[in-house]
Amino acid sequence: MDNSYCSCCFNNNVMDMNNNIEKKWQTEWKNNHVFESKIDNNRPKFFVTVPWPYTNGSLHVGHGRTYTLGDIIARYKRLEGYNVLFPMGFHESGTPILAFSERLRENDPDTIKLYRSYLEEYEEKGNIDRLIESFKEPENIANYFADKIINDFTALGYSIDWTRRFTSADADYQEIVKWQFKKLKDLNLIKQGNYPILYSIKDENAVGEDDIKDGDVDKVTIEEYTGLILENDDFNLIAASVRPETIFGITNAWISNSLYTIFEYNNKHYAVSKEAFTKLSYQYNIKFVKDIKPDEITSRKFKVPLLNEYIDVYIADFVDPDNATGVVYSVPGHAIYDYYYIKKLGLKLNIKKVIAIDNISVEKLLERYGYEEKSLKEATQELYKAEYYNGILINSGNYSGLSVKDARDKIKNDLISSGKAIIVYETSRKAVTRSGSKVIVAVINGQWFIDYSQPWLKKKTHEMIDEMAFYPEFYRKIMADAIDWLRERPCARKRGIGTRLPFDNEWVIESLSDSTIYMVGYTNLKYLRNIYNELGEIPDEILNYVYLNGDFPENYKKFREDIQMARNEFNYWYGVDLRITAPPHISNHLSFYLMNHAAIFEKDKYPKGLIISGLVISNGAKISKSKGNVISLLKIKEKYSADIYRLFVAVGADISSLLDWNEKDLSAVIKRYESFIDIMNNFEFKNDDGFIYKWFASRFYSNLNDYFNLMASYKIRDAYISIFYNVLNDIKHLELRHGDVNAAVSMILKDWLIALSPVIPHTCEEYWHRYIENSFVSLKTLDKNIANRIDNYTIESENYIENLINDIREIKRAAKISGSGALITVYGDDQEYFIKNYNNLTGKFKIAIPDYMKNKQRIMNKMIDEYAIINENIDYIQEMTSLKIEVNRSNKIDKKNPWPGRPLIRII
RNA sequence: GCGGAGAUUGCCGAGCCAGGACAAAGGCGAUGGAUUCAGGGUCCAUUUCCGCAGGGAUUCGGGGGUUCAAAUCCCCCUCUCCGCACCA
Repeated sequence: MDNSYCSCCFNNNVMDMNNNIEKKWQTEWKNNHVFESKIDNNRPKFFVTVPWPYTNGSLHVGHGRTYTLGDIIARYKRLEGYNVLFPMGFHESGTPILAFSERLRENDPDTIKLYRSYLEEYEEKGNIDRLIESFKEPENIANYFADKIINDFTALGYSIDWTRRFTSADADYQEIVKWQFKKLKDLNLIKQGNYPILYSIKDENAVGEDDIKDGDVDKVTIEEYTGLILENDDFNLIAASVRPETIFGITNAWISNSLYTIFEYNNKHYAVSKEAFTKLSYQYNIKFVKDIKPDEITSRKFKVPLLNEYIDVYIADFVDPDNATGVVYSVPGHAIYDYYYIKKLGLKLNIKKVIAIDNISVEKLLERYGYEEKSLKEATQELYKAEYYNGILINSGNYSGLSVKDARDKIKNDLISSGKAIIVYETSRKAVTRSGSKVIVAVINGQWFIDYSQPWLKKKTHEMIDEMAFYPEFYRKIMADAIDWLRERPCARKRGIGTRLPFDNEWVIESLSDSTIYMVGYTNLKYLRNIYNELGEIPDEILNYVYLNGDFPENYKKFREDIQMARNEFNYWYGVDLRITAPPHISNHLSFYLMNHAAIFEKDKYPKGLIISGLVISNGAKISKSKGNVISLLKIKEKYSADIYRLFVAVGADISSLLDWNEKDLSAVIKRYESFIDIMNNFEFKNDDGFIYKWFASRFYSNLNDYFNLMASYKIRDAYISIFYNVLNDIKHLELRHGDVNAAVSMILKDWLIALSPVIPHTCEEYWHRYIENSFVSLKTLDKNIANRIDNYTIESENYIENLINDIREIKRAAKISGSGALITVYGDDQEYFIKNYNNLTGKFKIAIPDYMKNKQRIMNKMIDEYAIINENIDYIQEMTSLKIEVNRSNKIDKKNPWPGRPLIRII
């Protein structure tokens, strides 16, 4: 708590300076068009994308991580000499913006509060009401926040080429989406069918997880029941079950003591509970006939299909009329409830066994759990599970001998195809929307799907995945599994912002499906736009030519220049070399992204790499409004500056792991950054040489080498620990050695600023201009050929000195003595001879073998001139140990010897 | 249930894929010291235990195995986290 004090001090000084500096360079970059990418055939290209943000509100720390990683990588790739394209656009498709706008129109207090909180960060108090009023028009929300996000991204120093910006609501972009869907249809990947969804009768709308009360903590899913038709000449009864394989064990049926409804379906009459009728009317085209009392059912007998026997119906209070059809059939041989109630009601029924399984049965379970109502549920679960995994059907006609698993699907399908059963959908639990209206399952007729189940498409996508790069690697398998798991996916809905299906105007393409290949637009939409503006469409012939190397569209040759540019830009930049996203996208966006590319494009346009970064939490908790730990990007850059945020994102956690945004870790990063600023502000060019400068330069290039190697696999954190933290530590060490910091930094400043610039670009740009030259460090490249600048002999020598000092200290501590001096004996000719001729030693040398073996682990294999090195650094050793140091060379081999890297030390 | 990730020394968190110099990086915290210093700054040292000579003992969720050698490889167990669809 108290150290908030110190970050305040920091805020006042460095922070203000930083904000000015940052704005200055952002303006310079923009005015000089530094990050606007152009085709350059002399350089390899690198196309990096992050998902376009959804514009229904402002972004927070969590969102910022992915974008910041994208920018760091874009900048690093420039530094490596690539021609980089790092674009951005905005997502406006789908229902949320529409829904928020609607709620504002209804003056919903929560929504008003939410938007007020967004706006308070950006606007003067006086403007807020006016803006909220304007948000009643959905596009005003989208436009407002798109602008704010551009500002935020600019303020964080992102090197985005904004000239290529577009949104998913732009009419010209939507021409590409339409073209894409026509392609998918040509490939037979578009289908139509019935589809169950969660639905609110009162709202007359589909409901998502977010709309359901406690939907995030207790998920609601759609359950599929088999509605078995029990026949009677007056009317049929529909009994719902999740275990159709037990049909041969039916002895009776149960209903509740409540109202039932008779309806007409395909000219026949059926009865279900009154509640069930309402729900079924959203699943089937049925007509109300009349309500009846339960005794109209219990007074009749009904015939069970397949079994071909007539059964009685009884009233039981465990039957819930508001679950499925409100009618259940009874299999006392294999259902705990049924058995219990038959005994309880004293019914004389012939209990049949139709599943063979060892060591478990209804009777045994009831004995174990006790004949009590409260334990029935638990016993049921145990029984169902055991029978499902281990049961074999018996006494079940043609189905005898099948496993329960197999029989379930087979009997269900046979019943449905012969008209003896229908599918009945029900929610997995009773659920209501946030506004309190009941959630049921409705079946949408004529729903459009993309069929991702096609084997040829899965195969192609798997081949793509095999070729791609994944960071971290383990996501390759997760991605492949997600592809296998994908089936038909609804791709359109009746409302929301987006593109209309080109072959069915009633439907709007669903928001994730319209954004699977949108990155193509970054390469060339600005040229296609010219065509759209004139024609009001972008004809397929043009897009086929541009994206699929089709024939030149002679009909449109007056647009030859734009068409040619669009095609060149696409062929030069596409495919996406690296896409950076987060884990929640794997089973949806990323799967569609890969599969749509596999379906439509040639291999050389496939995605080439994927980074999946970890989540961001804030102060140890998931970021959410309710926890009050949402920190907007705007606030971050105001409070900490862009470079500090970027540095924290880079070094705060490994790319794949959880990043916790918290004051403590942050202040550690700030401390290091401040010491860098300190060095830089006090810098002036100086010349000096000597051992420690040689060491420092070697260490720097060794760190730089590590940086290159680590960045090659996007280990950004480790790379910056090398080039930032390690170098700062070396500078501290150099000070301890009484080296001149400025002289040392003079040797490496240019390369250091370039290497740091991807993470702290503003800071680097500032010092680059101040000390180096008037050009943009953001566009400089670094030479990787630095092996000759690393002098390992010097590095090892310094290590040797440090080890020596540590040994002397340890001896002093362990021996609890404090002499005034130390005599150091380093290895001599005899020891050197010993090591070189270890395999055929003779005479006097044999005496040293035990000593050599004992110390072997710490003997350096490379020999350095220890005598000279100690003498060269003797002042430092004396200072660090507070001992007067004397050195000599060993002149004989003995029982106890100094060895390379392991001198003898005697405190005197 | 299915699939995935993980459990490391006070805390956070590297290392594990390619076994050996690992008592195990780094940060935070703690302790001692330095700094013409009055204790929120900076620097140095220590931070599993034992040790009057640079050493030894015991550790990396639990158990077993492979190996000259295991935090690292194999098997079993326990526990934690994440995803499972129409929602951007």
